[in-house]
Amino acid sequence: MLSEAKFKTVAHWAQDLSEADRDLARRNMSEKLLPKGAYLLHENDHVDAWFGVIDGLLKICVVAENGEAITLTGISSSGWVGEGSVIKNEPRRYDVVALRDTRIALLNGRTFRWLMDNSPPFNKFLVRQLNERLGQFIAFLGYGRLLDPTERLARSVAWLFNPILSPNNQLQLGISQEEIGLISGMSRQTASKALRQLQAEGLLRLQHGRIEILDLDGLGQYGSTL
DNA sequence: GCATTAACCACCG
DNA sequence: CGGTGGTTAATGC
Repeated sequence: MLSEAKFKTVAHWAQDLSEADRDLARRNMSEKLLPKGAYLLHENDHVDAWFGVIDGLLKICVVAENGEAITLTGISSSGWVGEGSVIKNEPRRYDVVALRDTRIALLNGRTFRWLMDNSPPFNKFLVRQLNERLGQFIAFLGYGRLLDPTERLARSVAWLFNPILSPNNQLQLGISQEEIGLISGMSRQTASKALRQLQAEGLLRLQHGRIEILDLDGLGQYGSTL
């Protein structure tokens, strides 16, 4: 069972559930501490659970045919990941790695599916979450490799702070510029240059190993072609 | 020309 | 000290 405080921090979706369902969810949640660099999941793992980030940062990545590791996106505090495999009872199709020490909440698959079968508010949340992620990947297809690196990075960073995928209101995150580069699909040097330009334009502020967002909408629309 | 990798080094915590 | 980030040189698209 997860403590009330951590549950409240991580499971924003539970606010809309009935008291009994919220209780059921909390009783069936456990906690796990991942040291920096540790894998929460490997591709093809069969783990029947859904994962929320209490604090810290995860990255989702896949290994391409040529062996290259491709980072797709990051999951920050209050973000949830892995519902697809729980719904379909399928093995995982990506790796999940902690970018720094990260505290995870786990909801077991049985409880997840029970909520799906019995709680309309939970379903409403799921549709919203899946729709938002679909929007993320459709947008990603649109960017392709066509946009300017600064524009691509601005959008990747904006997704990291998306208020639907990460409903906590935090606009600061401890993440290195190298990792921002990986998430944005570019080298550390190019990411650093893009970040400094966005900082100069007042959209964000850089600190050592940390980024603070000043204008989330501005980042999401940066370049304005989409 | 612009991005990438690799290397070097200075700075921060 | 280790991690982070600024810079540069060589190479590729």
